[in-house]
Amino acid sequence: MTTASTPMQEAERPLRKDAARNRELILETAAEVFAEQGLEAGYDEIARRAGIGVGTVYRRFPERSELVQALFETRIDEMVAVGEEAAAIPDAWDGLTWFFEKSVEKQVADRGLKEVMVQTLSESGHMTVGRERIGPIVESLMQRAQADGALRKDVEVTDLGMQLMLIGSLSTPEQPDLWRRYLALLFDALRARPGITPLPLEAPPDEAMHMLMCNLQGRRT
Amino acid sequence: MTTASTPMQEAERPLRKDAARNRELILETAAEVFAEQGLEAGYDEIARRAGIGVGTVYRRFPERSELVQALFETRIDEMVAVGEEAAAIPDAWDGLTWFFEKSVEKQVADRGLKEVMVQTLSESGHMTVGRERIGPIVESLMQRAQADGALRKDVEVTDLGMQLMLIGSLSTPEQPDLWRRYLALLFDALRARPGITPLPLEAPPDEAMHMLMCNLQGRRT
DNA sequence: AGTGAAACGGAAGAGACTTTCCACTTACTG
DNA sequence: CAGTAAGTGGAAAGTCTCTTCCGTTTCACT
Repeated sequence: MTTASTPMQEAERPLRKDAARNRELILETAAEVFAEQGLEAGYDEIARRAGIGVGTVYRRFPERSELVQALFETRIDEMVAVGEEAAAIPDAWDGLTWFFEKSVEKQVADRGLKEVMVQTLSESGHMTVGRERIGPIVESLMQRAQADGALRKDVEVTDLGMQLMLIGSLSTPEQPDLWRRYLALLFDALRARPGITPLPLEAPPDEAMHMLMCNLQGRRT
Repeated sequence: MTTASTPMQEAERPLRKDAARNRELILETAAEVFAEQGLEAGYDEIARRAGIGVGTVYRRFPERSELVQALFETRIDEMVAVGEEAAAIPDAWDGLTWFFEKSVEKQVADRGLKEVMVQTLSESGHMTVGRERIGPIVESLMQRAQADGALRKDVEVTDLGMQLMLIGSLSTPEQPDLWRRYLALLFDALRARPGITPLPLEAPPDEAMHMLMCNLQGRRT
């Protein structure tokens, strides 16, 4: 099985119609199954529900991480759109906080999305796309708010990246909006104000993000 | 295999010498293996390294969660001791923040501890011991700081419990102390000050804790 | 010291996920 | 349209973790 479905290979040689159709079907079905059962759901269930052979699923996405990555990429466009809307909000602090709220809302509403993002961001080789497309947007939102004197100057993109991922975990079926409480707490912390003590240490480099996500999941790296 | 090793059964009928010795050996070895490989490390490796039969490991701890719980209980005493030291610090805010720092220090220094705690706190039936023994200590530390006017009045024990678990994830091998940055950010948020906007929503009840931990791990509940 | 029960080791068996395989089907190209 | 290559389904095989089992050993009690 060497026909891993990667964007590069697709650029080189397009899939046959039936193969492309099956790939799409796998992704749609996986999104559904993962949302119900989590990312550890078996390929058997995806195959059965999609009405194709399990060998086909494995052939198209030999590693689970590849399937997750492909799903991740379908989600990036959504996040980028949220970022662009946030940038259009006149007040910089409101734009930044709105971006945070909308991002977490999407995570919480779509359990599949949440896990896909966490899993993808822990694979060091896979987070490049996310970082290149979403990183600049967050950077821009932050700089705008810092220039306005609303956001403390000692926080950076990577500082906020982690918080964004963590906050989405802070809700339960009984209190689906609980994360808003902790987001408000985070906003209190991020708000610039006179006499604030600068944060210790440097913000982590971009490349540290995947290590942090591994820690979050308690995985070995 | 019905001889699960639980504290209740041990109170009823003590283990034979050899069995008790093996149980201790399993726990010591598991702590070591888990710290190296994570909680998903195989029983085979624990058995091999301990020099006993894999059937014995499974017999003593039929479910992995039981092994994790037993390890958790060896750790509670340490956390309680930290809490008691914190309570002895004259300044209430210093005592509370010191407790946080020491707790996270222990988590970060012992990878096994971190995962054991996260795993245990996600099993709803297993967190009773932790909550009963550590909850009152944190409660006391918080009330002292709130009475002093140092800690904002709208946060509760469960609010801080989650944060405590999350912060330990925020470090990498390259930046082992990175969590201190985010702890400082959290302290800024927790610090009482005039004109602060109260946090929205109610703090989660005790029982929500395990749901939150499941979310953190991206697991189905 | 004798006895019965607890506990043992580790191989065989069971279960579940992943990989391989091959006759057959579909699509593409000249 | 024919030939060839891509792609298929799903069973068989492989792999790994967990469970069962039984002859043997160890322990505790009388």
